[in-house]
Amino acid sequence: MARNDSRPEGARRPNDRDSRPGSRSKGHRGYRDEQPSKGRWSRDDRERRDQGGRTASGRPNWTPPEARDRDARRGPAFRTRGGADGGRDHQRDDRLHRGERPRGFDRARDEHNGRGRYGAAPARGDRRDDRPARDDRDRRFDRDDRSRGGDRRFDRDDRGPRRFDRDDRSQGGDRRFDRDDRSRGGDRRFDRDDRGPRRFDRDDRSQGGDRRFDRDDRSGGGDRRFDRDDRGPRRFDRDDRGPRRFDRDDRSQGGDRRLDRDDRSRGGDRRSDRDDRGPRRFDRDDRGPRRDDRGPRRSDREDRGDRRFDRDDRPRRDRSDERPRRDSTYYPSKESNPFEPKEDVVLERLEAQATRAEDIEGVTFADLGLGAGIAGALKSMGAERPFPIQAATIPDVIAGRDVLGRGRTGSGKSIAFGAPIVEMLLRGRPERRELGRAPRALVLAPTRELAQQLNHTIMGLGRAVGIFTTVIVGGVKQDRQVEALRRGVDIVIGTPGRIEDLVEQRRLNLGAVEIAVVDEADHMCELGFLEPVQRILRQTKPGSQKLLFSATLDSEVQTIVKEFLPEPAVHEVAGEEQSTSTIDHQVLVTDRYDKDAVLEQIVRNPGRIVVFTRTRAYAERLAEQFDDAGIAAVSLHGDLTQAKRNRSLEKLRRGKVDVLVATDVAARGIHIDDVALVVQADPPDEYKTYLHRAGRTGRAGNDGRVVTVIAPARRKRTQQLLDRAEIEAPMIPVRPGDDLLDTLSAPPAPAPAPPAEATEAEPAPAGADA
DNA sequence: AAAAAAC
Repeated sequence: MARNDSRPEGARRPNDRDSRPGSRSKGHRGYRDEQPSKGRWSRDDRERRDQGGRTASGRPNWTPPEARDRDARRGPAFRTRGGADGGRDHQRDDRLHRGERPRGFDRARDEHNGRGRYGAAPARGDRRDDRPARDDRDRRFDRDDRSRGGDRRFDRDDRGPRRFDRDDRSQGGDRRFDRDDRSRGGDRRFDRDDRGPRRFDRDDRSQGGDRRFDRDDRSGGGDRRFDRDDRGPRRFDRDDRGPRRFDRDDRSQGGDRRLDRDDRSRGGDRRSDRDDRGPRRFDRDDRGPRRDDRGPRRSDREDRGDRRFDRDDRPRRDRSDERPRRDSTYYPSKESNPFEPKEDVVLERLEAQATRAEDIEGVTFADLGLGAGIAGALKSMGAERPFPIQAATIPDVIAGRDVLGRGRTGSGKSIAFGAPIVEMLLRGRPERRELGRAPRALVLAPTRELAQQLNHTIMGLGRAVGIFTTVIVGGVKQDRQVEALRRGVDIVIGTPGRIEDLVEQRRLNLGAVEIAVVDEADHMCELGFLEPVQRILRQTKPGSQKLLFSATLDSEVQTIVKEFLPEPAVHEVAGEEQSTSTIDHQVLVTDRYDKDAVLEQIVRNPGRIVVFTRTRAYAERLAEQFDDAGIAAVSLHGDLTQAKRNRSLEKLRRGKVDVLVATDVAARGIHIDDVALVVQADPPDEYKTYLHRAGRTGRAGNDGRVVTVIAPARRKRTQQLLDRAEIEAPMIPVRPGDDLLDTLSAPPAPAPAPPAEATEAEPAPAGADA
């Protein structure tokens, strides 16, 4: 439908809605009893708002929405009909934004349109004539049903009322009941705890004390340090890797995968051996046999073959029984039990070359191969010296290698790939920048906000040297994006949906992409994302360089690696384990009926606070509750318009509010300065999600705290989750009014250092934040 | 059952 956006503006002035034939009766679908936005925004305003309301200089170029909101908030216009609370909800400015869609709208639409029909979608303006009869009928139906005018554009304007329906939903008392109902579901979840398979599996996996035991073991290893020191100078020296093969052979004789992992965690020495070995291997198990299969190999490449992601032939770690693999299934499997949640499994960790902070002492960006222009831009962004992950990956990226990079949250991954791709484009830049040139680099991100943030970072680097970027995401009109592409950009940064859309429309050509980055790569390889990502990567230039980054990079990315990264370098940073984290974790156990009161007390703490919920509705409800209680709060989730999403984030970043209540849309990658406290109103299902949510605080070595509020029934499950994440957090019973809840945003001055354990160098868990 | 991702 975005195609229609290219129509003359006059045809769709939103205010024309008034004159459109539509029902005026209450209760009718087309009914609106108030027109809050009408006239409030000129078309220009609206467009600017779509851009986040900023000029190229990053300064707001229109009246900040919060100013308008403040006024509008009091106006009767913001009251909707019905609702047990008499419209009180709509004191919150975000309630009534035109264009917000009811939940399920997307899904219904997708089903109707059949996302799989993608390729068949009429690409260019001739849709009406060329459509097959059935589509024609569908469209007519749409029209009749929704906007007699036949102008699809009106359909969209029509969305407003539907959105109000949604508000109705959320405002009424019954709504509340609904929600309570839902939160009561916690019990149900708990029941699930007892599901046989999972339990077994978990017990099996962690064997209870085994891990712990290993850890103790580990802490005894002073030799580790010794080893590492020994290793230092070799850091950039890949040729050194050969000899280390011995260690590996040694290890592989053990053949015990499971132990391998624990092994790893046990021995610092082992670890360092591996560090030298080079980035390449994912799978040690089939190393032996594979080598034979492989036939003749360059000897210095001996370890290369190990770079396999195959886990299938591994008898032990193979989890394919436990978690069905649906690599090639487009739609979520319906035949497998839909109620069976994906199991939270600790996947194989990828072998990586670890870089230590000591290794890079004195190293500058220039040393890593970046030109003066980029180094200067980095400096002006506050990055004087490379962080370890940057020092680790930048040389390999510039060397043209495929790279997998794992660096914990807030460790500087964006620059770790952003800076070298700008450098690469600069080096291979043709004499002239042609109008409409196809982009030569692509960055994929899982959320629009993250894509925008990455664009901001990379644009800052590129601008210094004449490399241009653009962000390609959904939720906003495509005009501007298309225009940018038409003018020609060097780097495209975006989310899969819109990118595919524009490719389909032939407005984006990925054929010239020489470097493609997948940020949050493990997440991007999950069910709904994998296939689009694959399709997109397949369109890049054959043999193009691929970079995968994530704080929790694990073998979930194996499918992508197999197809696109034949000989990747794998990098991580040594010493990035939970015990060296600057984040303090607590679990607060409270009666489920006290939860909201406890949460409200928590968010009264000073400083920026990000609250995570499992559902959009709960995020919305909590934000509303906080706001009603006099704590300025905004929400961020997929039920909001993109404009609203941007605004919420911007409000937090600019300090207009201190509390953001978000779904996991904000869990990964989003950077907000100085988040004092992360609150998990619902515990996450996956340990990786825990790590990413937690990573919104404690960035770049700052202190941070995470509190997870759970009902007593969730204790066990939560403990298991923490175990997988290798996080130690006390479980503290709390009730509303407890003093403890008032002092959460100030972590104890001396970093919470449990004497013995905190000093143990705990290797990162598989795929964990290290 | 949820979240994200195109119009």
